[in-house]
Amino acid sequence: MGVPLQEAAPLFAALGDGTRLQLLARLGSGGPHSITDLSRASALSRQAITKHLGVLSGAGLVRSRRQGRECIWELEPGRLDDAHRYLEGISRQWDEALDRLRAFVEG
Amino acid sequence: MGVPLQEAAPLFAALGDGTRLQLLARLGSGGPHSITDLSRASALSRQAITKHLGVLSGAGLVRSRRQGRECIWELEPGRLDDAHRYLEGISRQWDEALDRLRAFVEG
DNA sequence: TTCATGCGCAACCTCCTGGTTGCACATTAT
DNA sequence: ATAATGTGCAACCAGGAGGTTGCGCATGAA
Repeated sequence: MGVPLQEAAPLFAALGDGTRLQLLARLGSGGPHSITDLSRASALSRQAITKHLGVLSGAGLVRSRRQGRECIWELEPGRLDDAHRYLEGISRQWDEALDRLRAFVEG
Repeated sequence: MGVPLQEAAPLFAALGDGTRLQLLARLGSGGPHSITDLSRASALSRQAITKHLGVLSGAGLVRSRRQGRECIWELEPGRLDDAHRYLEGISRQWDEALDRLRAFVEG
């Protein structure tokens, strides 16, 4: 099946922060950005943004490349599909459980 | 559109814990369970399970009803769809960004 | 060369999270 | 009536998360 628990938990944990979701949304809609660029739009310090990007990177949601003295970050879109699939897994289990219950009740 | 940031962050945060994902999986595949029932399968104390269920409930992922002296918990499946939709939102943004980039590069 | 910019590392602080234990209360079983 | 079971509430604790500041180092601009 799709994504095991040990992998899914830190993935969702990385998604479970407003600042990080904003970063993902920004990288998703606006394309790649440098750290300073991202922090200028965020009221937080550059270091805070760096830490958040580190968390997202650790979860495989984002990737960086060095370009001159800048560090450019962009989405790693495949990981979102993993989270996607995991949710589908639970939803499907739930639907099956409802079906079994219905079958049992209706005899 | 779908799910705003302020709502999605705590939702994913609730999903970002292995114990809670196990609880969801258990409730999804095995149907409703009482707290003691859930904690017997989990090596953690009953109170820990109670707290986790509280977090899941706060995120709208799960619901409880009192039945005699027991407290029965079950999935609230609609919320999973919310998380689902949010991920789709970011993925779609990303795909659109890629399309724009492709269009730009190919002139 | 000299200055400014972008970044990384490390220390530090505060608050929240995950976990425990102990006790009290309601409900069922004997 | 008494005992056992299932919960809830509160206090408490250790560790991690999110944030800041300060400093040093590379890289690009004047």
